[in-house]
Amino acid sequence: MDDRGSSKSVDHRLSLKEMVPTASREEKQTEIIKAAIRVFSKYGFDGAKMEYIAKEAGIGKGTVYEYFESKDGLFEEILKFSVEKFRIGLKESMDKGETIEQKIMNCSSFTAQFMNDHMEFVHIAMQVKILSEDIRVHYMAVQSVIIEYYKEMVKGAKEKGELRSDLDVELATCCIIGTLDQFCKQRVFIGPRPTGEVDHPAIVDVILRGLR
Amino acid sequence: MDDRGSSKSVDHRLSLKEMVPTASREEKQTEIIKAAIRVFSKYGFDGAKMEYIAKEAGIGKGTVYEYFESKDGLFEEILKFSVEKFRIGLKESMDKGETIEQKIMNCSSFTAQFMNDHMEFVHIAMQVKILSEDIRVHYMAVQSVIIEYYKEMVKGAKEKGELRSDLDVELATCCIIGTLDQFCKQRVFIGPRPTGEVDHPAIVDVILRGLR
DNA sequence: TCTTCAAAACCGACTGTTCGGTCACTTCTT
DNA sequence: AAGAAGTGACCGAACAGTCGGTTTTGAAGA
Repeated sequence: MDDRGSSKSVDHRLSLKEMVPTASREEKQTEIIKAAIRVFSKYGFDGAKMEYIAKEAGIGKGTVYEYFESKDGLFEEILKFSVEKFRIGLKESMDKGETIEQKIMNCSSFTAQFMNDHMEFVHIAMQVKILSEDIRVHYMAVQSVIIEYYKEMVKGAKEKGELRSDLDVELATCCIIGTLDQFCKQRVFIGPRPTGEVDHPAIVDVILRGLR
Repeated sequence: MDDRGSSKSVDHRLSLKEMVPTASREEKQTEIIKAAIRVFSKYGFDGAKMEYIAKEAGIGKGTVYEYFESKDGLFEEILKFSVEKFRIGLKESMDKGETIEQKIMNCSSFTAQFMNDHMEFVHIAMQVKILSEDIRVHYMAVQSVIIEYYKEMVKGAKEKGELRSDLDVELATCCIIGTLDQFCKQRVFIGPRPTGEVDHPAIVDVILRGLR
């Protein structure tokens, strides 16, 4: 594999093979996580062999176990990693906007982008039965938090008079999340497309004005 | 595979058990399917051992193989079974209503009931990666058909003037399906409840009037 | 700068276990 | 009695996780 014939006199730290600047432990862990996300997404939880994950990360199988307890542990780590990334990104999207239109539009963009990148994994993650009680609780808690964000957003908009006062907050939340998710699903279903094409204002319009 | 070369005195063609799907045979098959749905729902595809399925159906493991080719085959059969049940039920729900309100409301009721009964299995079925190309194509085709039903419904309502004429049919469909699904998800998330509690008219109202 | 060397990182062949699927045998049905 | 239906012990492929051996690293000493 590596035919480093001229091993003499070369400063090893800068030489060929070491293209990556001596990955720190944390960097490597992240590297494995990213590789594992790709493999889990492609093969599903049970179909993803540790061997594949190792190969995808460009390391040996044993090495994966230097960084993660077990396959379950790795998966749980990834789940936390992804869910947290989504939560933070979504929160930012909401906070960035001024009006409710802007807020929902930002959510729409962010969700579309995230789903585009992680759809398969999201699907797999939804199979919560396979996970330990612990991680399931954590996962559901974050889900709750996200729903709560939306509820807060809707409540705020109601108070500002941007939304009608008789609106059921829970249902409104379902409508927003559901519409955004479903839109992403139908797009992924056809096959991922560049996010630029999406007409987010139109989506927001349907949500706000309704169908009638 | 077939050792018909022996040409013994017995006429095999009349003694093959697969030839006649007797009533009891079909009943038993359905029985196994129902048991398998419960087991798949509880353990996920890979977690569901054939042994469990057999036990759940009250038969021996070998007997399952009298009725189904393989685990994959059984799963595919179930998927077809369930998806078809959903498609037909949804179509009926739509056709039963007169106005668009009624139609959407029927869809809402039906979807809620179905999800309540089959949620876990639906989740598992969404992990389409694990399936053969064949069955995945079939599954996606039916999904498309369902989306098409909704589109037709929306188009019809637009023509009748029940929905605004500038409405994007695709987006409207996303909004309806997404909202209904999300609502079910959030309910399942909390834990299944009797379907009676659901305020379907309120859901329809949010979809039609929008949030503003 | 070069050498040394112990610890850390890495590796993949191996092990033990877990099921999907089979088949020789038993039980039921006609 | 004959054959159909049913059974579960058994087989082997697949794979998570281990472990003994190898390579890399970097600090200390020359």
